[in-house]
Amino acid sequence: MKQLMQLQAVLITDPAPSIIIDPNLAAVKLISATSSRGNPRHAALVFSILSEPNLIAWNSLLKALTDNHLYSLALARFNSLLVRRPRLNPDEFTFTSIFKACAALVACHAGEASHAFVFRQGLDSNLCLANSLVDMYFKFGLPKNASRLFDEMPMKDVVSWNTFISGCSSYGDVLSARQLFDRMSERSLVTWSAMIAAHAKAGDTRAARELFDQMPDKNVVCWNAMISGYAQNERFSSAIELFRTMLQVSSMQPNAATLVSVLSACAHLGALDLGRWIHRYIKRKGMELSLFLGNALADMYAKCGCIPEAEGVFQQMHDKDVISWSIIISGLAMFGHAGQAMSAFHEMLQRGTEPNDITFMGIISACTHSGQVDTGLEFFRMMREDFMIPPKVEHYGCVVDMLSRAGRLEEAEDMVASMVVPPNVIVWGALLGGCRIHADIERGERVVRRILELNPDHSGSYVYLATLYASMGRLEAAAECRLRMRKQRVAKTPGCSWIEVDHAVHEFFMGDRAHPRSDEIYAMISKLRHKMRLAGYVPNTSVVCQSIDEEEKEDALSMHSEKLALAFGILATKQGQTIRIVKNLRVCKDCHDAFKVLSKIEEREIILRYRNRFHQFREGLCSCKDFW
DNA sequence: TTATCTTATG
Repeated sequence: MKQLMQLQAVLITDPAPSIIIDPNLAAVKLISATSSRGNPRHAALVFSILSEPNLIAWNSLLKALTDNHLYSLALARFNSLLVRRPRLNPDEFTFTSIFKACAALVACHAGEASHAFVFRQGLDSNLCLANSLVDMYFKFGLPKNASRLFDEMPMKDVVSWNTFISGCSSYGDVLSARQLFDRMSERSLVTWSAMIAAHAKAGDTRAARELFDQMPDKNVVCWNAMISGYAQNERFSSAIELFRTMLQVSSMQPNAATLVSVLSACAHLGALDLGRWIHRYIKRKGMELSLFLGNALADMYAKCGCIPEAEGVFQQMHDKDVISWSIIISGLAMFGHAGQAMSAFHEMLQRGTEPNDITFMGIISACTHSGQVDTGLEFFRMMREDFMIPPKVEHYGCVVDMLSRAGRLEEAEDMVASMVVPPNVIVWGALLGGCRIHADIERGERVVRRILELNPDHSGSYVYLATLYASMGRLEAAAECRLRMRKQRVAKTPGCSWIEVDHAVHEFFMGDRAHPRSDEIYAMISKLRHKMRLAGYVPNTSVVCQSIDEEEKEDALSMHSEKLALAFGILATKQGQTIRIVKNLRVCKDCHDAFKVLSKIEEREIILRYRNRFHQFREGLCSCKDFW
């Protein structure tokens, strides 16, 4: 009775209900209408009311389920069609949905069985079905089978070419994709987008951009392919720049996929102003906070150090997955809010979301950043034994880092020795970092040898070792280490900082004079240094490794990229405004101390992020409580 | 009917 009433309710919204007499026909119309409104459960309900569904009704049900990503349900229903209605012979429409579902689930057995069925019935001459089959075999990870089917097709259309291009690209074979692309006489927008994405996926943004600029027409997907191509290849400023062109020059409307890529670029660069602008745009356009968009927005806020805003977005999302929770947990972890990260973790478990390896990465790093070593070890045990998640080398890196910082170097070294996966440079580096903090030179040298065995070009370990020697006052050893580094032409990753002012991202390298306001910036640095000295601050010069006199050391320190960014921030923003800086490398002790003092002298809140760690400086103190 | 673009850790 209830079901009939619901059916009736939907019937009333139909524009011409009186014409429909055949229940199957009525059901088909209803199923496709409810499905396109994103309500597949309702479509299934309508179907269940039919006493004798015909093949068309079955097909529209299967299509409704696959269009709404309910692939396993679709396959289950298909099975019941075969078992319960042997007289209804599935046709090309049925298999279009089934191949799509099999491709999405990588259900190889079901896919191959269906392929055999289609072959016996002679349905494989149907162009659409053949195209779907090629796509399915690519998604199964069987490019040879896909290529063979493709070659054997008697007829091909532009969709066949497009399928082949994107299939090759997903398999990393750009060459074959490009050869086909160059031979094609007729190209659709999809062809161009697929080829741009193929180049971008292979890391060749230049080739991708060349095609993008050559295109006769562009739709939103082409723009997305190019913008996400930049974002995925860490060309974040280029992604943002192209997004601006999209809005201002071409007046193309971005969609959710565009905004997800741009938000990811904002998150990496700490471009909070643009991120906030996108949030307002989403609200103004009344866009739904889907999983993708909500996650990207929450992540942007978390990575820009705005935890309350990230949590606000998280609360508004009606669908939350393990990624959403992981974003919040690692966001809290980056600020060292271990207690809150743990309550979020427990709430996640209570709501029935299963944590994955990345979630555990977040919760363990929360323990690392707050120095809760034993709790961290307990989470590490829980991950392996209670959730059966095999630890990755990253987890070991995190745990070894935690033990080493706390001075439990013996345990840390034992942990490295007991690893099931071979330790990498990051794991050894974590141990080395601990040796430096706790001045364990003997162990440090042993670790450095292991690192250089593993990777003789590893610049980081030379830098670490040099710093280790320097902090012990062994300046000759440090200098020798530097020399060896130079001899072997080991390039040190240049320190780089970003700051966003008035919607533009400014980039600074160590000792950089490229910025148009460079003179003012250096003048500001001397002014700040003077003020700091008046406040009784003594620079910490032990971190500078070269054997140079104290005055020069002080100059080298004052030119660290984060100090340049800070000086520019003080120059270019209003008094009292929060300054946000993102850095690619770890901050040195001197910059950390200087930022504390400057937050008090200049009465500014300063938020500094490097990699996955935040420092919030306020009134002479840092949120990390000097534990880092 | 089929094909192109999107998020989280190190």
